[in-house]
This record gives sequence, C-alpha cells and structure tokens, in this order.
Amino acid sequence: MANLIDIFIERGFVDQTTHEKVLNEYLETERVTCYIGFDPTASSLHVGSLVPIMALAHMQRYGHRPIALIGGGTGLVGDPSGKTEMRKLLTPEMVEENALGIKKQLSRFLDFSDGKALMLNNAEWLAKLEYIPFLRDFGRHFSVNRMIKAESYKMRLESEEGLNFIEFNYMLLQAYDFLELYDHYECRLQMGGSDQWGNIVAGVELIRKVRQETVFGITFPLITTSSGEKMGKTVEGAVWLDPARTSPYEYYQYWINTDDRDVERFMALFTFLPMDEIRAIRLLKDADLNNAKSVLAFEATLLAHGIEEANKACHAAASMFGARIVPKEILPSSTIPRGEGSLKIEVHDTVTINDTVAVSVFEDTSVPHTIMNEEQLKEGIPAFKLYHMVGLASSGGAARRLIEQGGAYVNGKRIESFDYLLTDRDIVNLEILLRAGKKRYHKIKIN
RNA sequence: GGUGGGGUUCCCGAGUGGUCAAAGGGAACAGACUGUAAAUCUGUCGGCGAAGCCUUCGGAGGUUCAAAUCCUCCCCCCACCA
Repeated sequence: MANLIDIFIERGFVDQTTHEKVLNEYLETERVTCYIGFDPTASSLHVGSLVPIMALAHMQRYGHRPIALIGGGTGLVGDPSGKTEMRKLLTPEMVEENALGIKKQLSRFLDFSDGKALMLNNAEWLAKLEYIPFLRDFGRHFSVNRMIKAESYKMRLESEEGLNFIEFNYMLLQAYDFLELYDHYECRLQMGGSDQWGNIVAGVELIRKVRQETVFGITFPLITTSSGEKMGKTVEGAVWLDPARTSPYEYYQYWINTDDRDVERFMALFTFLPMDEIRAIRLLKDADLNNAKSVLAFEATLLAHGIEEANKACHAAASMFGARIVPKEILPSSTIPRGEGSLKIEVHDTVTINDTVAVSVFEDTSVPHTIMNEEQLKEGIPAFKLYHMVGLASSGGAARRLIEQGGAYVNGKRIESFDYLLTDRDIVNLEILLRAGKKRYHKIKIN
C-alpha cells in the first residue's frame, strides 16, 4: 500500500506534520483512526471545507477510519485561531440544526456504514465537564506563557480587539477532544487547517503528558486562488455544498471559472483522478486547458452532488455556452461525458443568432429560472424590470445600467434600450433566455 | 473608574456648515480583447420609469434658511492610566 503521507504530499494536502518519521511508520503499518473537527457555524459546509473533507475521504479509501467531529461543544465557545474578529457565539439549537446539515453533506464523501467512518459531536463530553475538576486535571498542563506565544492567538493578541477569556479556553477544549477520541476510539491522528496547528499540538502534548503516548497531527495549507482569494468566495458569498444554497449548476460554474494557474493544483486536491493524468494537464493550453476545467468542474460536482446532477450541470453548461468535446486523452479516468454519443442534448429547436449563441430546449432545471404564465407577458414587461425581478440585477437602476452598457441579451440578442418591452412574442419554445454579461443566465419558463 | 482618540456608503479611507449621494483606493459589474482564464484599456458603481425627488455618514433629540460637519444626551470600539 502506498504511504498515505506520500499521497497527501503529492496532492498538496500537507502544510506541517508532527513527528514526521514516526507518523510515516504509523500510517504504513496500521489501520488508523484519525479525526478532523468541523465547526457547526452554518447549516452547510462550503468549498472552503473541501480540503479537510477530501483528506478524510482519502483516509477512508486507504482503509483507515475517519472521524468527523462536529464542534457542538466548541462551537459554543468559538475558535479565535487566525480570526481577526470575535466569533458570534452559537446557541445550542443552532449547533444542533447545523450538525444535521453537515452530516448529510459529509455522507456524500464518506461512507458512514458499518462504522467505516464516524461522526461524533464533542458536545457529548464537553457539555458534561465541570469547571474545577477540569482545571485541576487538565488546566494545569497548559502553560499560559506558551499559549500566548502560539501563532494562532498572535493575530488576536496584537489586534485592537484583543482576545477574551472564553476564546482563550478554546485550545484546552480542542486538546481535550483529542484526548477523548484517543481514549475511546484509539484515534491518534488529528488533521486540520494550518490555523489549527496550535490547537492540534496542544492535544498532542496533552496526551503525552496525561497518557504518556505519542499521537500525531497534520495540517493542511490554506488554499487560496492564484489571485489571492480564499477558496469558495464569490460575489454572492460562499459556494455552499448544500444544493439548496448553491445549485449544482452554480457549483459547476464555480469550478469551470477556475483560474488557469489553479487547475492542476485544484484537480489534485478536489478530485480523485490519478496524479499522473493530472500532471499531464500542465502541458495543455487554450481550448484543451478549458477542457481540463470542464473535467475539474464535472468531477467536483460529481463528488458533491452525485453523477446525475453532475451530468445535468454539464449538459446545461453545454447548452448555454456551447458543447465541448473533451478528448479521450485528457484526464482519461474521468467519467465526464465525452463526444457526440454521450453528450445528450435534446435539441428540439435551435435558434442561432449572430452565430454565437445557440438556444436549445430540453428538460432541465439546472439553469436558474423563474416560472411565469403567458398572461403576465401579454401586456409586456420592460426589460430592466424583468432583469431586476429575476435577480440578474440588484435594483432597477443596476438593470438599467447593465442594459445601457450593452450587457443584456434576450434570447441571444443584445437589447438596445432599457425599456425594451418583453412580451409573449419573445417566448421561444416556452421560454425566454435572459443573459447578463458574459456568463450569467436566467430562464423565464412559461407556465 | 479617569484621560485621550475614534465610529463615514460592500471594505479601507478623505471630508469639520451650503459647491456632498459624499474625494481617493480596493472589491464588484459592464464593454473591448479573449478561451466561461488571467492581464490590459474604457465605462459604471444608494434608491426611484431618472425630471426631479427620497434615503444614507453609530443612535436619539436640538441649533440653522441649510448639518456627515455645530450643540446635548446615549451606545459601541481603541490607547494609556487605575
């Protein structure tokens, strides 16, 4: 079996590790249990959490047992690591609700059957802690002198806002989690983002002090895009894994818009495609590089939403932006639909305008859409109002500007005037295709 | 608790009575160029069917023909001292 650490390093998952050598041996010789904590700060995980999720998934693929630990207890305290501002404190009800959503999403990446992966909530043991016994048994092992030197607290200690006591305790609780998981699940490895280094090391040290045992930690690098942004941020906010918040179509679009420079790196991190194939895309350019982006988008959507949604998103993209045939030589292991045969777009009718946009009609609900009845259109509705209504513009004024700047298209044709009246005459095959700018689409479906 | 400094539009930040919907930068959006990428250039960037009007400068009052700007009270943040 290939050593997992090597796989992790090869795919870009590793920032720092503790006891590199011993950890290597440990992973080579045993079926291990490892854990990563997830903050239940929202009812959905987002793209920013994909690195830890993928790390757990890799673990499982190599026969190890991953534990996803929901921070139901620690979420009540708030982790200050790497944060410039204090976290909002969560109520127990919120944590409970969020944990449910998170489990659902993790189930797509991890197999929780037969104890092959576990999901635990640290509220289980943290809520029961008593202050005095906790301080006496564990608090005495923590040196404040060391804690305040921790990188994870540094930013806050130097900031104007400072660090308050509840947050200062976070590290102790996370260290205690590790101990708990070590005691009850033989978990000897904790992973996390690079901002978690201090918290992870605190756990490693606590276990050494109270159990005289060596346990391990791995941190992931903070993944940013080449333009310096954090992963998973768009104007609309985070890119969520919950299809109700970010539709599979938008999710697919997020990935297809990946910067050229990031394709190889992201492919290694966010898909399971073999590394030799991924390395090959380094040589691609222009259209072929775009094909590689399609594969990235497809594979990422496949993992997060399943094959059916991935196919739909892929077809929707093809119908909106033009079909791409991904050659067999590019990422051959990917199951992305390739070529004529597999790319089924039911084209009942194709209207080609200016040879640039093909409007095809087929059953799909991926592209954002609004349902209207024909009556509403009979008397006509000014374009800028419609654009605002369906959310392609944030206000009437914004819609007006958009149109005046030439960024609005109806059925592929640029509209010249903001008060262009859309009527039932604009309906083509029971829909009207609105476009804002180069890549934002919205369909009006009739009836 | 004391003293001093602050809270401005998405973010940073200028503005100390009218010329302020508020400089400048960033982000964002559109156009051109392209490959649904990046870079670059140009334009836009509170709301309203756009004339004018309305809302905005921590909150509430007040002075004034006129307030982001002056006065009063309150809330919050920071620094130093306790």
